[in-house]
Amino acid sequence: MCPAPLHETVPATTPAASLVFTTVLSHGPLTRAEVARRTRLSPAAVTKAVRPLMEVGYLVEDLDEQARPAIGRPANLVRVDGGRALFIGLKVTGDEIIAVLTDLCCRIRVARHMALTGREPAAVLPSLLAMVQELLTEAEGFGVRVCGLGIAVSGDVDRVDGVVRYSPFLDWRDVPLADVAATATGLPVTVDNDVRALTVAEQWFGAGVGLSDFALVTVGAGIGCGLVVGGRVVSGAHGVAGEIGHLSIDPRGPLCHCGNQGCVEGIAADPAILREVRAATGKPVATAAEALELARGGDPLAREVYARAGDAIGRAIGSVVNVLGPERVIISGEGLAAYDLFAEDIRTAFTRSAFGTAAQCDLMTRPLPFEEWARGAAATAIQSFIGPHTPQD
Amino acid sequence: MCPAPLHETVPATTPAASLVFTTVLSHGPLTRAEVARRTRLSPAAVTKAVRPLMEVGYLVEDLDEQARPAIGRPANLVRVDGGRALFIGLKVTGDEIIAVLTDLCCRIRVARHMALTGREPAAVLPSLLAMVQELLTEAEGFGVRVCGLGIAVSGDVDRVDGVVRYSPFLDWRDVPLADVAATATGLPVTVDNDVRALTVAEQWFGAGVGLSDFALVTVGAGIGCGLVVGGRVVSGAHGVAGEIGHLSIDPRGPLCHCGNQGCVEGIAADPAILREVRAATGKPVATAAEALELARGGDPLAREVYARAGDAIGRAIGSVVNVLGPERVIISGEGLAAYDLFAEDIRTAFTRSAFGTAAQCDLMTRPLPFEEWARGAAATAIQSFIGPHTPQD
DNA sequence: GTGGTTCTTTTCCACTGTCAATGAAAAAAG
DNA sequence: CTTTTTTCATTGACAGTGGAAAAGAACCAC
Repeated sequence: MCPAPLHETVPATTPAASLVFTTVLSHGPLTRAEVARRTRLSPAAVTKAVRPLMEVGYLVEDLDEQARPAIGRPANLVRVDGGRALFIGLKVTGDEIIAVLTDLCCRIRVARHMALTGREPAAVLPSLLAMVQELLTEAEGFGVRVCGLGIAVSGDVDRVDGVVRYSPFLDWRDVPLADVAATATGLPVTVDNDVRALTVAEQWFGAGVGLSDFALVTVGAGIGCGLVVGGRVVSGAHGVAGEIGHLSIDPRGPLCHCGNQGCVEGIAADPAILREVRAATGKPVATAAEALELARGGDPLAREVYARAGDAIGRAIGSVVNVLGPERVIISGEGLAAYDLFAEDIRTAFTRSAFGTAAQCDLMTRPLPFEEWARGAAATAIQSFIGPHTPQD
Repeated sequence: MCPAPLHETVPATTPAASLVFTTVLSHGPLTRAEVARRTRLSPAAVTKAVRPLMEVGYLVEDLDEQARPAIGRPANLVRVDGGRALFIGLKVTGDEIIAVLTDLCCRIRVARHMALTGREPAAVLPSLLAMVQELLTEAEGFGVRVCGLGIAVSGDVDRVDGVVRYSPFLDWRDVPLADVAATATGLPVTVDNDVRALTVAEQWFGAGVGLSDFALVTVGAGIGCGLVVGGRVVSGAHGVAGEIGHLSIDPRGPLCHCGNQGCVEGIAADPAILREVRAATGKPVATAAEALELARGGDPLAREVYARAGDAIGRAIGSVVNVLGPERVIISGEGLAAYDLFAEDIRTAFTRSAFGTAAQCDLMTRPLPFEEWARGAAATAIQSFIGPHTPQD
């Protein structure tokens, strides 16, 4: 087993190489001919792109297994050798830091959690860097170099400069996270909004593979949405997009802290559900889990609250679908724990509000544990490692 | 003066040439150096791209005027010579066909209207082709070749195949409009959704110039929306996007023909306003103009209807802005005739519903006569004439 | 004038991806 | 059992593209 080279070369320097690598990464083992068809490159170009990638070990040929067409010469399968590069992904929440060490295929090798004592940068940054050090040490055991670090933070994040512009949840303003982490660790660092990071992971490795237009809706403490339009993750003109938590779906709905009435988040996010369950039942429900238990137990008033939440989510999804016409909407987040309570309401509201062709949109759920968010951060690091040439539409 | 060549060469065959041409077209006279900076091409590449375009006459140098930097050599301005190619744009409505003959700069040279007797393809297509013939004859007077034909139709349009999948307004299904028009006229034909076509025109020549993310909201008989995300017009996975007319903004609102309640179109489109004004005032108002007159006259009940419409539009815009975070929203359409009646309500509702950074979005109006829609169709033709390499973000 | 600055062009040149031809490996056909 | 057909993969020649560097052009300031 050869040791990792001191300076990892970036796998893909040319557009074609980047495109080929991305395609193989997302669509599993592929024959060169298949890659050529998918990328619309010539077979010759694929051969030439694959060779250097195989020489550095990022791509390998599956010698034992072959793809046999009905007739004609059998094809050799090419796949990414995940073990040849490692990445670290971090997700910062208000309570803890979740960190994962992944390989080049974005498979999680190690996962760590660390509780936070404070939310201010002075409290979080040292923990964050300690976490990275811990995983770097862990990585030594694999004998493979860590090639990138991705950090996911909720809020308004400038991913180009790697600056957290404003995170309401953490109460951070203009924290140059990428610079801090890069100088402390020496790694290439990407910083992105957490939902966008998760969206990238889904686009490349999850339920968004092969789709040019889809949305990822996260339900939990807040309600968020990541968007992929024309094969590209949407960031908006000012770095913020997918704020469906504050879509107002009822002009006479409850007042939201944002000042508007009837926001989805004010009806269907965990705190709102808790508040409403308490108000409806009069019972001293303290946590989302307790509210859930009450509703599962059959309390009709509590169930009604969940039904309203489902209706709100379904209507919000309907709005996104009417505006963008995506091929699929993936529903995820901790709120999915209560999915059985409002699945029907979501679907009903969605079907009612989706207009015309938009109703062809595929609605699916995908329970993603918190580690997946950190994996999303790693995915952004992998993305910048590979290069920008993603397959378009 | 040299006559137009028999076979117009496509101006831009290489990516760089296409990019340079598009940049000069959108951003008016520019120096080569400025083009290089904007496109991030090398100055050498710009020179090489410009030369052949000047040889065929699509680009010219403004010899009389020069751009003088504070110090250093004065720069020569390059601009598009609109007169060297003509395009035809058609917009098909339920009542009439609007046709324009434009030059390469998409300036309207001739405009024509033709009333329609029926809406079915058998009635519309002959009129449409006659219209094209008329403009082709007209074009002969300019001594310049017509290089493309763009057709804009409302509804679900597959612009790649040039097929009208389903137009509710015309009650067309799967009409292969591009093929029909191409074989009849011998011109390269583009067919697109009307709002998207208008959006292209705004992106290249209107209020969207230089913006990577903006929305165009049209208010009138229906309520539509064209979207540009990351510099590209959004089409959605199934060819339909921007259906904000059926965003449901009030679960207890009036029933819409789509089956849902509280759709924007069921509150703020012309027919809805007419219906509501009649219902509120009890007066036999027959047309949108009459309703407008009544409200302008000071009828408080009628004004209230317009205020509600403005609120609905503002909320819909707020939804789009929260989802996509555009830099600007352009409001247009015949409905703008009543703008003074609901301008304030639109802005209030928008400001209330736009969350966080999204509120930085610039809200503006732009009265665009019906010819502009036909001009949009011409813009799609120009776009396909130039080639696909548009400046991205 | 001379030097500095900016615009523009020219002359290489590295590089990319396509083309067309070739070889390889299997199934189908005779 | 050979030949043909089909598909996959590779090779080498090649045409185009766009970049780097240098030179030229045109102007200002001194």
